[in-house]
Amino acid sequence: MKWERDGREVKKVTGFDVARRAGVSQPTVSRALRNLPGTSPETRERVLRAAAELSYIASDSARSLSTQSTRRIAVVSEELTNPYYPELVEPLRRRLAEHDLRTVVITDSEHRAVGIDVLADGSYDGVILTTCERRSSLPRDLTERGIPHVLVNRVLDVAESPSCSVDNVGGTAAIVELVADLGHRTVGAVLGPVTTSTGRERAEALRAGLRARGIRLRRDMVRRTSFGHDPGRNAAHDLLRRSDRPTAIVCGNDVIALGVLSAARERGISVPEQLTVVGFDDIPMASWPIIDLTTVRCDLDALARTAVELLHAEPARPGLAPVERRIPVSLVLRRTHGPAPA
Amino acid sequence: MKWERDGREVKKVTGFDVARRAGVSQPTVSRALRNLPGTSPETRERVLRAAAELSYIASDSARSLSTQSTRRIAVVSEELTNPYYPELVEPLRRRLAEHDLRTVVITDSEHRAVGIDVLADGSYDGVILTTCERRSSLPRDLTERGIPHVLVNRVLDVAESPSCSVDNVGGTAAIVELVADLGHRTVGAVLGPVTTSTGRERAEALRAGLRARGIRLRRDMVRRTSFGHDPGRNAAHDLLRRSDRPTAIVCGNDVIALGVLSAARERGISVPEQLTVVGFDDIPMASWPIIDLTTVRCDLDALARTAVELLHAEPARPGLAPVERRIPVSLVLRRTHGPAPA
DNA sequence: CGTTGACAAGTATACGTATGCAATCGAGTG
DNA sequence: CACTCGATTGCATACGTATACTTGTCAACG
Repeated sequence: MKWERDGREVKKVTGFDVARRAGVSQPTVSRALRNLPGTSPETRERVLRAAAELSYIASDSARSLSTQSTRRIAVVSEELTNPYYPELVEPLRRRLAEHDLRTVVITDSEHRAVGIDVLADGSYDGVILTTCERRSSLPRDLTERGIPHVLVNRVLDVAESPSCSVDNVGGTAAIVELVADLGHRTVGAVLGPVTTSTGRERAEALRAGLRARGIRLRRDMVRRTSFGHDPGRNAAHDLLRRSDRPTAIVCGNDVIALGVLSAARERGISVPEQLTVVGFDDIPMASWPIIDLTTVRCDLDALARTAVELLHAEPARPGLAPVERRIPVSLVLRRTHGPAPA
Repeated sequence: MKWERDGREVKKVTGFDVARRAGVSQPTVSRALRNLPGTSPETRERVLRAAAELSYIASDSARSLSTQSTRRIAVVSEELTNPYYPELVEPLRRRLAEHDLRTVVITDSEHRAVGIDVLADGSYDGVILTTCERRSSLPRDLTERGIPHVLVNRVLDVAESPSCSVDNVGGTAAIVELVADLGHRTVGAVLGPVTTSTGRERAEALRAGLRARGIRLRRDMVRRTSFGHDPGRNAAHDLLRRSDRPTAIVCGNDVIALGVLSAARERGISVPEQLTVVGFDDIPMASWPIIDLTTVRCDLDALARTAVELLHAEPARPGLAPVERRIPVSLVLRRTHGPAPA
């Protein structure tokens, strides 16, 4: 897949070409272009001009090979079509850029399995995992290879790597309080996958919270699905079909909640009069007037800042528990919640 | 940012380490691991075992430097938070994977300007541009450097590089027909930025189409905004505030349309009874029952397939017009359109 | 038994940049 | 004037993989 131009193949301009043109040596070019000391102003000037004339761009492979560092961080997100993740990528990119690190997004929604071989071939100085499952071996592999990494928004069953995630327990507690205070007694839930810490933590906090308020969360009122609109919608139909249908449905995240709203709409169940729906994440969409979803917000910029901070911190030591930060959340009251119907 | 383990820095395993362990030379390791001819089955076996025992992963920088190729394609998308783009990335990734090419997403929503230096430092064998503006110099720069690339979903003012995009003219024509047939005579529009080909093509096709049907598109009934919910919403408020407000609003894309729907909701204007709204792109959200947006669909997989095809095709020759493919579209009738109110 | 050839595996080197070290030059100093 | 020191620049080499070329081995064949 080499392209040609004017019939001849375009040859890459190297530091030697620049050196020849400027009448200096290649190392001098290297030093001049990076403003290292030990180059006279005139020489630097000549080099800069030659480099500009030749449109020289230093080979990243060669530099990486030589310096053993790439100044590049991989952000792994296997669910890029879930609006939450692009929203998370941007602040991460901004924060990384502040440290002069380039961001590269790696995704694979198909097999949901970006391999260690892709991440540990020396292409990246660090890895940020945003969609890691509870028992993923990726963090351990990265640790063994000495590659700096952080889990964002997810944690492992056996904490092994630094992580920062949202306060799922606190957020869910706020939801429970809201739902209980509104008088709901028949509560349903469409929660995220058991394989994810987000799905699991929110589920457990919900069960525990409701129990503490004397509300039973019946097993058959709970559905677990993947984090998507259609799965949420299907699950909600299951719950809303029944005669003793719930008056409130707590959702694993906002996208699921949107699916629940869709199901309610299809069944002619009005929200919030007949059904309360609460999400989690506060994706931008949730605040749109056509949606106006009551949900839990987390400051993604704080999450990103912490993640980048941890990436630079000391790595996990065998034996020592790794750093595990939690970002606080807050309930956002909009218009999908209301008092339980009589 | 080098991590340590057990107090000692982790040293990278190289092909020489594997060679020593297997009792062969480094080139033999290289050949064995890639199944090249010229290695006996027993030797290959020994090498594979040694490599596995050491968890060897070949350095990508070194390989790239040596082979002058990376098997990696950069997908540049400067508006990843616009749901259309993640949706486009996935089929691209899948198609590229079929050619044994790895996909890397480059984004920069902040300055909307991924530079040539990032793309032409030898890190990528090719570039797919999805958010290129009409006068961007990136395509020309890439051409001059002999880097294979394709514009997807966008074209340049002066076609310079291969591109494939959706049939904006045909799609808009279908919208015009629908709106006209429904009897709308006071038509408004919230269109995309003039700096994008999508924004411009759809705008021109709309003007021309309406004129052909004898419908005037008044200048003060048209707003141009960036492709986002809030801009769309603000613009729609402008249009809907007036006493002679439009009975139909044609939108630059779906996200803008959602903003228009939000504005209508806020003003208590019911859709589709009092207002018809039509989008463009058919993002997944558009088909959700809570939205149910009438819009124009494009087969993203076809778009992606064509893009990857063009990436492998002959590059643009100076003087010759580059390939410019169009993917057909189809109108999707949902529930945001209706007859013009009396 | 010598020759030839196929195959396996090692040797040498290219790829392009960064950097430790040596060399050169000029100025300042005793 | 010899000497020192600092500044500037070149030289040599490392980084890790791929590959052209060479060497060595063994079997087939005349």
